[in-house]
Amino acid sequence: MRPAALDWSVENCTIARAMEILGERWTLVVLREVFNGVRRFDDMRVRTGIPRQVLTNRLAMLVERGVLRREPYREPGSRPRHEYRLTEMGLDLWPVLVAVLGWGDRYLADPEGSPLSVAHRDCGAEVRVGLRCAEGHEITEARDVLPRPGPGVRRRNP
Amino acid sequence: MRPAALDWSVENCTIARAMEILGERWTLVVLREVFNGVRRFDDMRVRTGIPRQVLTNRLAMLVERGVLRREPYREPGSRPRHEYRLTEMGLDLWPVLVAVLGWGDRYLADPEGSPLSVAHRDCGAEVRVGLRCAEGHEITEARDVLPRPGPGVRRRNP
DNA sequence: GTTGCTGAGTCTGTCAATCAGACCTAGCCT
DNA sequence: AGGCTAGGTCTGATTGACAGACTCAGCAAC
Repeated sequence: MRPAALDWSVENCTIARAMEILGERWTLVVLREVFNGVRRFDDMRVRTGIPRQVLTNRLAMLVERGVLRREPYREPGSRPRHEYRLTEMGLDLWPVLVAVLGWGDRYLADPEGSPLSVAHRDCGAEVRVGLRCAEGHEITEARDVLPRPGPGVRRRNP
Repeated sequence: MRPAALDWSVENCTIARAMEILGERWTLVVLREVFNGVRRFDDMRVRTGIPRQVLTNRLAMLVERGVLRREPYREPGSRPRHEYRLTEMGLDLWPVLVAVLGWGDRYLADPEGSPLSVAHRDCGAEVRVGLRCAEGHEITEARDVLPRPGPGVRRRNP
C-alpha cells in the first residue's frame, strides 16, 4: 500500500520552513532562555555554554527572521546596551516550547523530574499542550490524528 | 531586574535534551514523512532531497534513541526489506509536530495556505494544539504562561 | 548460471558550520 | 590614564552537510 503522501509536493511545506529557523542546534535553547527572562548575551552564554560566535549568529538570525528584537536599555552607571526580546511571532512559539518540554519531560528527564515547569499566570497550575479538533474533541490517542493534504498542496512535478 | 532563572542550572534541562534529538536540521522533516506514512528510505530521500548519508545517519540516530523502529517487510516478488515506523515515544511527538506546523502555517505559509493539515480521525475536523492548565483553563494569551523551576531544578554550581 | 534491476545503503572528496580560545572595543568608573 | 565589562571579532581545528560514484543482496528474465 503506497502512501498517498508520495504524490504531494513538499516544496512549500511549512514544517520544513519552520525547521529552517527552529532546527538549528541551539535555536530552541536560546529561545528557552528568552522565555525564561534571560535576555542578555553574556547571561545566555554563561548559562548555556553556547560558543560566542554561534550565539551571535543565532541571535542575529532570530532577529532577522522576526522572532526576536533588539531592545536598547541602560543600567544606571553603565553604558547603553541592548537585550533580546520576543516579538509576537516569538511569543507564539510557546506551544512549541511547551510541547517539546512535555515530550522531553516524559522520556528524557532525570528521576527527580524536570528542572523547568510552566504555570498559568492566573491560577498557578501547570500548563501542558493538548491536541484538540475544531469540533472541540479532546485528542489523547496519537493514532486518532490523521495527516491529509491542506489547501496549499501541490502535486509533485515529475 | 535580574531574572531569577540565572540561579538555576540548565545541565539537566529536558528541552536541551530533546533538542539533541529533534534539533538536527532534518530530524523533524524525517518524522513528518513517517507521520505521513512514508516509511521507506528511498521514498523519503526522493521526496525530501536529504542526502543519502544524512538520511542514513538521521534514521539510525532516531532508531537508536527509540523514536523509530525498523520493521522487516516483504513485497511479493521482491526481497525482504525493512521500513521505519514510529514507536510509542515517536507517536508522542504528534503535539510537537502539530505545534511546529501551526506556527509555520501562521507565519511562513504561502498565500494559498499550508500544504499539510491534520484531522481528527473520528470527525474529520482540523486538529490544533492548545495550551491548557491543570485547572482546565484554556490559555490563549502567550503572556499568561509563566516559567518556573520544576521538581528537578538544581542550583548553579559556581 | 549469467545478466540486469532495484532498494538501501557505503565511500570519497569538498565545502560550510561548530567550537575553543585569544583578541578587540566602547563607554563608564576611578 | 588605566582598568573593567558586555558584547562582540578573529583564527585555526574539528565536525557535519552535501554530491556523486560505487557496492551489495536478492529476485527475475533470459
